Amino acid sequence: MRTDEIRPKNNSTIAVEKLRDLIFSGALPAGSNHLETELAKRLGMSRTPVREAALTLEAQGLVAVQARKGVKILPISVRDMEEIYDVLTALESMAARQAAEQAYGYEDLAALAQTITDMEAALGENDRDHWAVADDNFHTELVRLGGNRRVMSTVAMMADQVRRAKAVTLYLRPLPSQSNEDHRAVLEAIAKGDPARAEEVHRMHRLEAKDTLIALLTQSRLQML
Amino acid sequence: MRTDEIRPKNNSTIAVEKLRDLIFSGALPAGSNHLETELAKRLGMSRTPVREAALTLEAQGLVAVQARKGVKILPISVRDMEEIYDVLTALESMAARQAAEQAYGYEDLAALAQTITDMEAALGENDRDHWAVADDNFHTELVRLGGNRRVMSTVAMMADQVRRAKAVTLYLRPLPSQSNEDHRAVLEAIAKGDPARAEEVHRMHRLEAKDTLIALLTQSRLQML
DNA sequence: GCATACATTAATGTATACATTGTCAAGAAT
DNA sequence: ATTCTTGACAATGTATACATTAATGTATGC
Repeated sequence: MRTDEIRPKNNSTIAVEKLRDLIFSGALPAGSNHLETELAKRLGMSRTPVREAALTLEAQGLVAVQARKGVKILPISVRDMEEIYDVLTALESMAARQAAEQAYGYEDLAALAQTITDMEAALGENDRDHWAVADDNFHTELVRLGGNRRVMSTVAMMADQVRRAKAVTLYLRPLPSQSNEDHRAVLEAIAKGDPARAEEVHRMHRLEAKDTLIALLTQSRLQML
Repeated sequence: MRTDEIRPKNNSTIAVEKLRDLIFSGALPAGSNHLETELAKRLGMSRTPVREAALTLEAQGLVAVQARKGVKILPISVRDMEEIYDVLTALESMAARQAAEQAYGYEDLAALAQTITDMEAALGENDRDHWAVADDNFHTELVRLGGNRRVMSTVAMMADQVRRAKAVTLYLRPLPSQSNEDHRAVLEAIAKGDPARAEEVHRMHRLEAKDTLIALLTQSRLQML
């Protein structure tokens, strides 16, 4: 759960951010263990805020803290990926439906439209990294339009958990050119106020994405570390 | 996220349990603030494990920790209830579908059937408390049969958040006699391996439950503290 | 009399010392 | 040689002392 509210910048929250960066950058590889003392030295603070940050990240499903074994960066298995994609499918589809129910105007949908434009631009330049960022923004903005804060935080948590895996697979698969038609279709359904279509199109989009990714992972026998 | 794994019984986890009990029993009323020092004295331990427990509970959406204002027991608004019920509807319906896809035998479904029997028994004796427990067990067992651990933990979190509100409304509404037919229908659909029907019946069941509860809350103008 | 500035205080945030406990290794006995 | 036991060590878990900071109250000046 994202606790990105008006929390002050104490060392504990700074530790959360820094540890997240270290995890996503691969500096702390999945499956590895790290003692609290080491992490504290690395972050330039005492054990207390580091320990608190570790507990927060544990609640978010990114690490596990084990006595005398340190903080373990949780690996992600294919089974985990399936679980996460199923949750994302269910929640995002509902968000798409509820977004379409709210009679948003073009003003409100500008941000969502922008992410699609960004994806198309990135596709044109064969820029996978920017495409991934824009795709992430699309999903984030979609659930924001859905208006359910708990869906937002849950989706954000799950997206975090697969972020590292996506970085690995991003360059394995063909460029997702089909994807953009789906995105536009979802946007249009929301703009036209067609909840059933918005939900269904997005659900299909998600199911395809899941199948593609799972197939890729199973074929390449990647141990998602 | 339920961290009910093999975690050792350290004071930190004990503090989580005790604080949860205090919250659910109403000893710590919703909306109230409590200083870390007071809570520590109350639980018979130092501030450190109490503070860690507060952070865990914050990640679970039960409290908010604010500098110099202590640990705030989060109140639940009608809007919150709607959000939570929508998430539960989406995730539990998917769980019902996936449970039906797994060709469970009668052995596997015995626990689920038992919760329905319990609910019927409680209804017969007009025992709302036992009915509520059995109903809780039904939903827990359903998502367990779905097989997605992330759905399990997310549903458990959301169920926790509405637990206090349910205690309030339990004696306001009429006895849910209709409910049991729905439960049996879901069980049968899973036993027969009919995913579409399992999902749809449960979704309808959830939507009705939501409408009933929201209507009740709005009418009685309950400030869900 | 009101406003502003400063001081006091009380609570969180942090560091560190200490207690507890599991792990690992070394040695002895079978 | 292998296994069991024992002990030292090292890392977490906990308590507490200390630093920081925001809020409140008081005093002073305008």
